[in-house]
Order: sequence, then structure tokens, then C-alpha cells
Amino acid sequence: MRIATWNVNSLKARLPRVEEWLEYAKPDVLCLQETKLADKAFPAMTFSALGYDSVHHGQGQWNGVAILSKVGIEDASSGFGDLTDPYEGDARLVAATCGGVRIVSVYVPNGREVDTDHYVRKLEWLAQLRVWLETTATPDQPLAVLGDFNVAPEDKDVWSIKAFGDSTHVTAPERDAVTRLCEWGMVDAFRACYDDDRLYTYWDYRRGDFHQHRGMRIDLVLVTRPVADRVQWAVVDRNARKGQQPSDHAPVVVDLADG
DNA sequence: ATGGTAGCGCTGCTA
Repeated sequence: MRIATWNVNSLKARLPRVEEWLEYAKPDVLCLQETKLADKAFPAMTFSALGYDSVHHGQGQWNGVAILSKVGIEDASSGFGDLTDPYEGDARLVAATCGGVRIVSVYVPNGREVDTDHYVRKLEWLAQLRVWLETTATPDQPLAVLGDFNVAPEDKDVWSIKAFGDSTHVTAPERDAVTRLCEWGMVDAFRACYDDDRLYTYWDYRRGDFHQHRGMRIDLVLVTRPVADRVQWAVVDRNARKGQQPSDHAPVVVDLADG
């Protein structure tokens, strides 16, 4: 089973690229972030025509997450349920069971600037994600959390740690929050395959960052042990960041052996 | 050189 995640930075603007990529990469499951669509504007029929069932949790202008699946979508849910959401009103989490794996598509808050209210609530959101996992799943179940975490887990996950200094995405509290997610019982599927630096998933549109390969690895696939044991390989599709009207993120793909 | 670009939706916000 091939699972993937892609922050598309507006599904309306990116739909032709997404259709093209689905036919090329043929994922069984694709998690999307930043669809920037209301639910009624989500192009479910377009994906259906390509063989994908879908579930979308959107709000309109900002955020918005979705799951596309060729292997079924069961027990879909959105948000933190009864738990408090530090970004209440934002559409940042959708979950469903696809092909026997609990799939969670997340768009973690950006945090803007360190020590702002947005940064504090980013840390709270990540902490609440762990609480939500603890209350809705167990680490011995097959589960994968895919999405834009807006955190680079290690120094080697950014093009220059000096350039970042103490700015968001690389601070110790953000990294600790992701570590605590993993301590619940997940591993970084991409890092299970590669130790190398310079393997990024996001490049700012500005300053020619993509061309200069000034990027960050902030789109992650975290999997519980039953899924980790099935990981065959992973890749960032940098070609999807090239050409006409690309997203600023590239898709991350993980192939799983039959479970 | 705290710049630069893209998307949304109409002026400035978000990333």
C-alpha cells in the first residue's frame, strides 16, 4: 500500500497538478493539507473519477485537510472531538481508516513568531494531538499520522541551522512536542529509510529557495510499530515542486508491504 | 540588504 502526504497550498489552484500527480504516482492513500476550500467546494467528483473516495474537513479561506483513498474510507472523523482545540475553528485534522490502517491527515499550526500567542498555541496543539491519539487509538494498532508538522525534527532537516537561529520550526519546545508524539509509539517513516541531510519537503517561494535548495523537512509520516514493520521505502517527489504553478511543498511517499 | 513570492479576495493577511 502506497501512502502519501502533500501540502498543496490551495487545492483550487493546484487541482490540475494533483490530478496529474495521482495518475503518475498512483498512491493508494493521499493526505492533503491547506486545501483552502469549504466542504461544498471540495472536488470529490474529480477524485471519484480517478478512483478515489475522499473525506474533506475544510473551512474556506485557510487551512483545510483531506484524505483520498483507493482502498476505502471508514469511520471518518474531524478535529479533536470533545477535547479542547487551541486553534478552535481551524480545519487542521481529519482521520479515517483506509485499507486497515488508521490514517490521520494533519496541518499543524505554523506558529508565526516565537513567544507569540500563536507559537504558544502551536505547542498546545501538538500536545493535544498526543492526548487525542491516546484517547482514540493505541500504539499497537496500525496507524499513520501524515502531514505538514511545521517542525523540522533535527538540525539536518533544514538547509542552514544558522540561518534559522531561534526562529520557529526548529526550537527545542517544538521538537520536544514532536518527540513526545513519537514517544507515544510512533517512528518517522522517512528517517527509518534515510539518515541523510538535504532531504527537504518544503522550499519558500521567495529568493529562489527551491533552485538554491534552501529547504526544510517539515512534512512527516509518523507510524506506529505495526506500520513501521511494513515500511519498504520512502521518497520526496521533488519533481512535483518544479514547473508551472507548483505548491511550495513536495509530496512525501511511503510504500508499505502488504499487511 | 528583515528582503522575497504565492494565494485569497480586494486590502491586507497568512505562510
